[in-house]
Amino acid sequence: MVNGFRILDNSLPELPEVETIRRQAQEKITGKTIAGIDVLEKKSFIGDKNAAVGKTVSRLGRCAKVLQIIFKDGSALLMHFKLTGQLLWRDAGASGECRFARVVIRFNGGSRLVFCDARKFGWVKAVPDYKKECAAGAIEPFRDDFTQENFSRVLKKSRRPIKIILMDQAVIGGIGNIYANEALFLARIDPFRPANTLTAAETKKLHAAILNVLKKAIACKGSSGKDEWYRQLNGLPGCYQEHFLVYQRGGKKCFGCVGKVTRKNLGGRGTFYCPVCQR
DNA sequence: AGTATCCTGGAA
DNA sequence: TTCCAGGATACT
Repeated sequence: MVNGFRILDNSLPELPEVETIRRQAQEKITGKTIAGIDVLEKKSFIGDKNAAVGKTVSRLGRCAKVLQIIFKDGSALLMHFKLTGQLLWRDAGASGECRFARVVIRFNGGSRLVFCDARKFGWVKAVPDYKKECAAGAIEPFRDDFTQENFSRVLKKSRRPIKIILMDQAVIGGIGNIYANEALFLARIDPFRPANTLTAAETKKLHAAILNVLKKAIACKGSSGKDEWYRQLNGLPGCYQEHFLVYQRGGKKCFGCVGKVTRKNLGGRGTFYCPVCQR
């Protein structure tokens, strides 16, 4: 235990973290040309790295938790950070990569992006068309399709626990364990409730809570818990962990009532909620 | 719908 | 030295 946190509760790059990296990387590499890609860990790179060499970066995109480095011809390098992935910037001449460097993307002039990943679950992937790589069918916060109507519709279709639905990337893109827990607390909804039992008022409240918590986390440049791996492009942590209401607060007092935050397992994931005020 | 799998740092 | 956590995927 460190300051009451179980060290093993990793927080992971979700929509706000990937969005932060996207914005920061876009500032650095728009207009730059790829000089070469060094694959230090074979498992971490999918596709033909040479396809990206010589290409010029048009912009950076994001689909759910996948970062897209998009070239002028529509081809792209995609990245998924999974549990322990990081993307770090190195100016020309800066020495040292990072402890778990797996892929180094070098740009003309000598600067580079270093993809680091202790657990090797994440990946960098070269694709011919970035548009084809974004999962079709899932709605996503901050996109036009994330309406209350669509949100309500997908919840009504399933009896699975609401938290499982929030984290199911085939249904809703970008939400992981941190923000599912936090949004459900803000909406005062029990994570174990079957999704199709939410009332219209609860659905509306949860829809707003999701957008609210994601917006605040982006403003904080993401969440970096005591134990965890997410870092901004410059290596610094985000600050949203300072605002966690239930996540990693098992055993502590609920901020909303006299109850205590409980930790239970749901779908193999640590689930934090207050059984007193989340119904 | 539930469970094994990948992988490894660090808590126990 | 052992064992756990976790996103996404592949199975059963």
